[in-house]
Amino acid sequence: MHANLRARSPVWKGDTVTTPPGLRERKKQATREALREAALRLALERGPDQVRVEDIAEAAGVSPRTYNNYFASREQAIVAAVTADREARIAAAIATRPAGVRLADAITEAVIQQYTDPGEHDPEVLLLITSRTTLRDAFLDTTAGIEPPLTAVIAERLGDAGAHTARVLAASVAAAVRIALEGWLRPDGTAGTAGSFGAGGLVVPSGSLPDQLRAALAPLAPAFDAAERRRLEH
Amino acid sequence: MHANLRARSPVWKGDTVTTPPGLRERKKQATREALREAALRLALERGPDQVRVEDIAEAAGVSPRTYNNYFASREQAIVAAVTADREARIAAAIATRPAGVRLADAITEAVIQQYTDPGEHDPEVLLLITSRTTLRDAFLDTTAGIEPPLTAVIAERLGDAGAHTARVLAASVAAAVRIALEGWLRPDGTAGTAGSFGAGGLVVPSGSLPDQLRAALAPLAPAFDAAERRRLEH
DNA sequence: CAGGAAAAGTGCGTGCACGCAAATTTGCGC
DNA sequence: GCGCAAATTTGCGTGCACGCACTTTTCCTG
Repeated sequence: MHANLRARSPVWKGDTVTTPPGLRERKKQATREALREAALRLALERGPDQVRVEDIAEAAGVSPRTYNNYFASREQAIVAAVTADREARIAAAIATRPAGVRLADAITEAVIQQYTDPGEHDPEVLLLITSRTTLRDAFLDTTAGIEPPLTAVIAERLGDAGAHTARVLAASVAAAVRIALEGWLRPDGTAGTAGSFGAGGLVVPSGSLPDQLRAALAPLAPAFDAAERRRLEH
Repeated sequence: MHANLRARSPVWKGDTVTTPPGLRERKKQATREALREAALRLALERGPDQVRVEDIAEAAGVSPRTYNNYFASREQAIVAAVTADREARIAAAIATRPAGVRLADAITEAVIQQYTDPGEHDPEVLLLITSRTTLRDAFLDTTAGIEPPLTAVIAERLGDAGAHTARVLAASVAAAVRIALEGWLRPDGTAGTAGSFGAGGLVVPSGSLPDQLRAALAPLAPAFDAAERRRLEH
C-alpha cells in the first residue's frame, strides 16, 4: 500500500482549475482497485467458491470490515473488476457521436461498443461469471449503473422539458440491455420463471452479443424518435 | 397449522377439469400467508427493526429455516403482505380491457388500477415501508414481479413475431413503474446519485400516484404503438 | 390400505452484511 | 511543523442467508 502516490499541485485542464484528487481520494481508488483485482485473481485461481471475503481483504491489505465499506457483497468486487468504469465510458461514447444522428442509433451503437469491447480480460472471465448464478446475477445488476449517465446524456438532447422522459428511457435502455445480456450468457435450459407463458417454445437461438443488443433496443427506438420529435416541436 | 383445509374432489371450471390444489399446495399457501401476515403485524406492532426472522417464524408456527424457504430476506415477507397477488391481478386487469383500445392505454390504466387500489391496508402500512430504506427498496423490487404477466399479455397482442419485443416492453413498463413509485414515496431530499446531472434543480413536485404513473408510462406509448402497427402490417 | 417416491420442514454449521464506537489517518489553516 | 476537524479504517457483536443432510408429511399406485 505504498505505491507511487505523490504529486499534488493545481493543474489547468481545459479552461477550469482542476484540483487533482488529494491523497485521500487517490488512496481510496487505489484500495477499491486493489480489492477488485484481488477478488478477480483469487476467483480465477481457486474458483469462485473457494474465495472468502476475508481472503480478498487480506490480499488487498485491508481489514475484512473495510471490504464491506467498498462492496456490499462478495460478488460485487469480482464483477466490478470487469465492469470497472463502464459508466463513464458509455457517457463519453454517446457524447462523442455526432448530434445529427437519431438519438436511438447513437445510444444503440454506444452501448454495443461498450459491451463488445473486451475489457482486456473476457476469455476466461466470462466462463467464471457464467459458472455461478450469484455471479451472473451480480453482473446483470451492474446494468443499472448505466442509468445515471444515460439519463444525463438523453436529458441533454431533450432539453429541460424532457428530464422526466429521459429518466424513463434510460431505465428502459438499461432493462433492455439486461435482457440482451441474459439471453446472451444463458447457460442452457430456459430455467427462468416461464409463468403463464413458457410452454410455447424456445424463442431466441442466442445470436452474437451485438445482435442481441440491437434486437433488444430496437423496440424502444420509436419512443426515442417521438421524444426527439416532441423536442423539435417545442 | 390445523385450519379448515379439507375438501378435495374433481371440479369443473369453465370447460376443463381443474384438479383443485391438494393438501400440499394448500398448506404451502397457508404457510406463506401466515408468514406474510405475521411479518406485517409484528412490524407494525413493534417497529420494523424490532422484528427478527426468528420472531416471524415463531408467530407463523414454523422453524426459522423454513422462513427462508419462502422468503429470501427479512424484508420480503413484510412487503409481500402488501403486494400479495398483484401480479395475477394485473394480468387479469389487462385481459379484461377491450381489445380495441391502444395497448399502451390498456396497460397504463390496468397498472394504475392495481397500484391505486388500497390493498385493504395502506394508511399506516405506507408509513412503515417508507420508514426504512431497506423496506422501501424491497418494495420497489417487487415491481420486477409484474414483468412475466405483462410479457404474456403483450405477447398475446403482438403475436409470435413480437415475443422478443414483448419482453423488452414489459421490462420497460416495470422500470417506469418503479420510477413512478420512487418519486411518489420519496421521503424528501433527492438523496440519490445525482451523478453529473443533479445540480440543475428539482424536477418533480411529487404529484398523485396516478399522475406519476401516467407521466412515467407516457414516454413508452410510441413504442407500443409502433409494435402494434407492425403487428397489423404483418 | 400398504408401501415407496417425492416434497416440504427442520437443525446445524459457515460465511457474510452491517451498525456502532473507538482508533487512525488526512486535509488545511496558522 | 502544529493541531484540530473531518474522513477513513478497524474490531466487535448481532442477525441473517443458505447449503447440506436428515426427518416428517403428502401423494400416488397397485
